[in-house]
Amino acid sequence: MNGNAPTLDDVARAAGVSAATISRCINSPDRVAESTRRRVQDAIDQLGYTPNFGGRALATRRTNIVGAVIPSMANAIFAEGIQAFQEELSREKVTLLIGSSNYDPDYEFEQIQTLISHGADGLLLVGSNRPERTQRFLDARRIPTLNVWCYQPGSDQLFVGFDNCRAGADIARLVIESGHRNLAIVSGICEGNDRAADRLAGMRQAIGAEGIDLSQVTVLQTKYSFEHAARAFDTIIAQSPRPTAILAGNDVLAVGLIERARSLGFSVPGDLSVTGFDDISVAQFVEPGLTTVRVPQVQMGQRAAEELLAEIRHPGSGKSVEMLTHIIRRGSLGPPSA
Amino acid sequence: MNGNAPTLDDVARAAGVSAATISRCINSPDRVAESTRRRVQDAIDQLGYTPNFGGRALATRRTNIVGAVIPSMANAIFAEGIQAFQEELSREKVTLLIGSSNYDPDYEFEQIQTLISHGADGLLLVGSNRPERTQRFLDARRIPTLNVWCYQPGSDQLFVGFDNCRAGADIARLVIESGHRNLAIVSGICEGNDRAADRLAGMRQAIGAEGIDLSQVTVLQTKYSFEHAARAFDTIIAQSPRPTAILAGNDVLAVGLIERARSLGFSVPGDLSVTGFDDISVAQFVEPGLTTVRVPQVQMGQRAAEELLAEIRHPGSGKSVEMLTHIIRRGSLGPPSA
DNA sequence: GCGTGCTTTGCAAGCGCTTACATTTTGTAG
DNA sequence: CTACAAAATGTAAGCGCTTGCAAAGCACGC
Repeated sequence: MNGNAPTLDDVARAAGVSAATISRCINSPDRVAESTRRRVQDAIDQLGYTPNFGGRALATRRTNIVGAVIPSMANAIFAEGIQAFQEELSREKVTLLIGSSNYDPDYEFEQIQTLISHGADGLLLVGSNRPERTQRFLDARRIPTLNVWCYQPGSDQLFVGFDNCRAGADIARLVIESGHRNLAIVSGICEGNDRAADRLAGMRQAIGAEGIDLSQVTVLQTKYSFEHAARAFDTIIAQSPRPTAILAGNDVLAVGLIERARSLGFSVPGDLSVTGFDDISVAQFVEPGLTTVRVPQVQMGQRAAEELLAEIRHPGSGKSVEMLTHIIRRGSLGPPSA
Repeated sequence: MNGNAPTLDDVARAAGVSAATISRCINSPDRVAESTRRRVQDAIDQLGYTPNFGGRALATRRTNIVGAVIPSMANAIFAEGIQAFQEELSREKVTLLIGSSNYDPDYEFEQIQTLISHGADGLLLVGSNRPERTQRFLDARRIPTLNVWCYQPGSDQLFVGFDNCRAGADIARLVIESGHRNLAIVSGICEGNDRAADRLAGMRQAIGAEGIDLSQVTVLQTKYSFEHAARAFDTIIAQSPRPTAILAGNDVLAVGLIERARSLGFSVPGDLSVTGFDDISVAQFVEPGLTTVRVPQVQMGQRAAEELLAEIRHPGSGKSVEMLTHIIRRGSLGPPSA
């Protein structure tokens, strides 16, 4: 804030009217006489006046801010969706405040509090399983909240997302149909991350249903980074029997696996198939292209903005939306090696 | 904002003290007796109280918000730096408001206005050459502003960045020293982007200084995406004589070039060397590893936070800082093919 | 001229918070 | 026990804005 910023009163004095009139000029111009309005506008331009946000927020009890807490900004997974979300909001003159939680529930709670205390009219959150404490806080405040990246039918919360479990099952089934029986899974860390947990659950479910002994399927949980994926690869490749396909819980991991495989001299998919999840942009440019689950990020971001705004303006009017994912087949998945 | 959010007065009533005491508990706990403080804290927890931002902003004439406008959220280039910036800020209880300009100066101006009208105490901007109009607005408002990703000694503005021109020259020189005389450059779009322009200028300068005929060096400007890079590659590879090395203006372009080269059957660096700029995380995981210029993003973000906060709290006390880049040599640069 | 029903404007009371100043409580030395 | 300083707390005046209500201005028809 700025010490010498002109205030409503300054403008009022300059225009020779009362502060109330200025306020009306700005917020409901048609309730002010044409001539006055022009005079006021001149004064505003003259002084370079901009309404003070705090004062306005205090008086109207609305901020036109919505907050979003995403797990991470450091990888590309959420970037596109958030970008779309923001574009949609700014069309409605609503500002987006972004926090990132680093996949830590405590930190998420902190970010939520910050956002709320900054007056966010509504909140976009990723995933849905939060600690009791967080949920209580949200409920108590009755802040319109919308969850993305997952979908729970029949919940009283608002979702714009998809069924991670089903999508996980879909891709696992595809891998098995390609002939693989000897699998490994490299998942994100499931604790506090329902998307990762659901994907994993879906994969295991499908694998079991196809008659493969789940106890023979190595599952590694690791952080979302190329480095961690590379390390996971090293663990898996040392096993015997060596898996013929690795299912990754997301594309960052999958790309990390592929790059590591290739730099160790393995051929993908010749020696080993790899699948991902999310379809981030690098997925189609890595060699070989990554077979993965396409998540309609942009659409999800846009739709989330619409529904969240609806819920803010008319509580109860926001609707949950289930998005559909589909599998993108690229070169990284092939038949198992003999 | 929310109708039923508890206020200071609610807490005061619940704790049986005055509102002023609650305020002190929050803002200067050591001025309140231990026993009272505990009672107050209980009441706060009980009611789930969070200070109202508007009221606080109004009373202190400070928002504890800083704004940042970055060119894009859609690629990883700014993610790490911004993440570090935010972490540093949140340590100081300052909130970050992020806008993205999509590399468009008009849109940048709009975002800046939004940020200011939301009360940002200070601004982080990328690069330094803005339209007259934007600069005038900033000057008039006397908003503390800090520019990152570039460095201009002797300017009266604040910079925490590095010399793109010199870094561009460094990497060009390295490529030439590796034996290449037949070069192409794939740059970002320079208009309105001083970083891209400086990098390009530095490269050209070094190339000229090494006695290579600049008119023989193809320069393509293109958007930052794998797709655009792939298209640029197609153009370049069709030329005769075919360049033995391509200098990319950033890593996204470089990775796009490499992937395209390989998927067309070219060997890197066997047939063709490629260099990047930025050292984003994928640079070390692509095959072959990307020779690139390491930009100390995290450090830059942290330092920017420090200096910007200093400038906000005590105008005039923020200092410009020049960061140093250095070249990371990986496999993508080799000697030219015979 | 005067009442009638408009439209246009001003008045003043907050919105929730901080903080200078006033007041009360507590602690300590004489 | 008193006197006095220091610590803890309360009082109240805004910060810049919106908005319900009241007052003023106006056009009109009688």
